[in-house]
Amino acid sequence: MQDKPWYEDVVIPALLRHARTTYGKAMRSALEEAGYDDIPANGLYVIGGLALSDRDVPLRQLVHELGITKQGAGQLVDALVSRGYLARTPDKTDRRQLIVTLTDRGRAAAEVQKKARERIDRELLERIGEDDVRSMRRGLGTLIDMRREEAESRE
Amino acid sequence: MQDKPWYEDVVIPALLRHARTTYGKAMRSALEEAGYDDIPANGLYVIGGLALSDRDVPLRQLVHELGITKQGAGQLVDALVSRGYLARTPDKTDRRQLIVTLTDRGRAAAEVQKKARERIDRELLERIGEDDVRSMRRGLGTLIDMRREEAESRE
DNA sequence: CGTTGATAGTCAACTCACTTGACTTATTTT
DNA sequence: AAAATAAGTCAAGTGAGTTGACTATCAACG
Repeated sequence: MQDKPWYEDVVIPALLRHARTTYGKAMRSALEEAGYDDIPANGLYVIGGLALSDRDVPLRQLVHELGITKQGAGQLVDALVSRGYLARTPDKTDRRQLIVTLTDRGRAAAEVQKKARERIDRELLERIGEDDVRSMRRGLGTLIDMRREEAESRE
Repeated sequence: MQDKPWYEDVVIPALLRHARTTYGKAMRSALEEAGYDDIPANGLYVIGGLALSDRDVPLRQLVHELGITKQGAGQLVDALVSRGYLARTPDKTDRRQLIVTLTDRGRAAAEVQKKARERIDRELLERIGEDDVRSMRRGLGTLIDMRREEAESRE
């Protein structure tokens, strides 16, 4: 009677928490080794997201994506600007908006971060295979959809 | 040509982050409705974990599970004790240790939290089916295993 | 046994990352 | 043109962790 894997008995939110930490730790230590050791926690999402989307975004979008207040997002951007990862440039067409852009340093850091992330992705793929990765994505995506719907139904 | 689901293009750590928020929001709002509105963030893990394991644990174990310092864990327990969710009792056999126990209030809150969690689990199961849930667990468990191994190899 | 070292936890001060509240400037609506 | 809305800032406060220094208890070994 083979015993079932340990994670069958662990509650899903705890699994999510610790799984995320695997990525976090890997990205952070890769960045530190490359000399980018002053990126605040959510900065990873800002830099990574900016590099990925390849378009420069206004602050309000970060607010939405991170689920924090605009003041919080502003301070986060402040920190990343003063450390040389981001730049702010005013939007021509709507002068209220400030567009957030990656600097060269920001792009370099994003690249290091991306490599680290992809290394984890690759190892996961090797271990559990394409189908299970797809299933995992599906599960996670579904959970996220559920919250969107709950939020809508509460309006 | 059917378009692929949105989450195929989203980076896994971001999926993990937002998926966890679904559970977090659901548990927190259920607890608030039931009058337990003063539980600090990580308190959910302490109370839930304590209720689940059904054994009373020393502080050092919380330290390990939460991945925080013992001082941090101490403060968290302080907060939960002063709000009536936990009690500390000295261990007879090792008088250095303080055992952390759920109070009645703590157990009641854990029950509410558990119901909320299981509601999400159930809806997820309905939507994606047993196999995909299993695959998701496997993926998450594997990610967590990977970090354990990396940590060991760095010693 | 008694000293030496490790383990469990505490106290105090600090930091970081956010929050709330009040405001300014620009844009849209009527 | 006035009112309402939206993007962002400034300032002060808070929550949740950190580091550093300490006490109390236990284990191990000559």
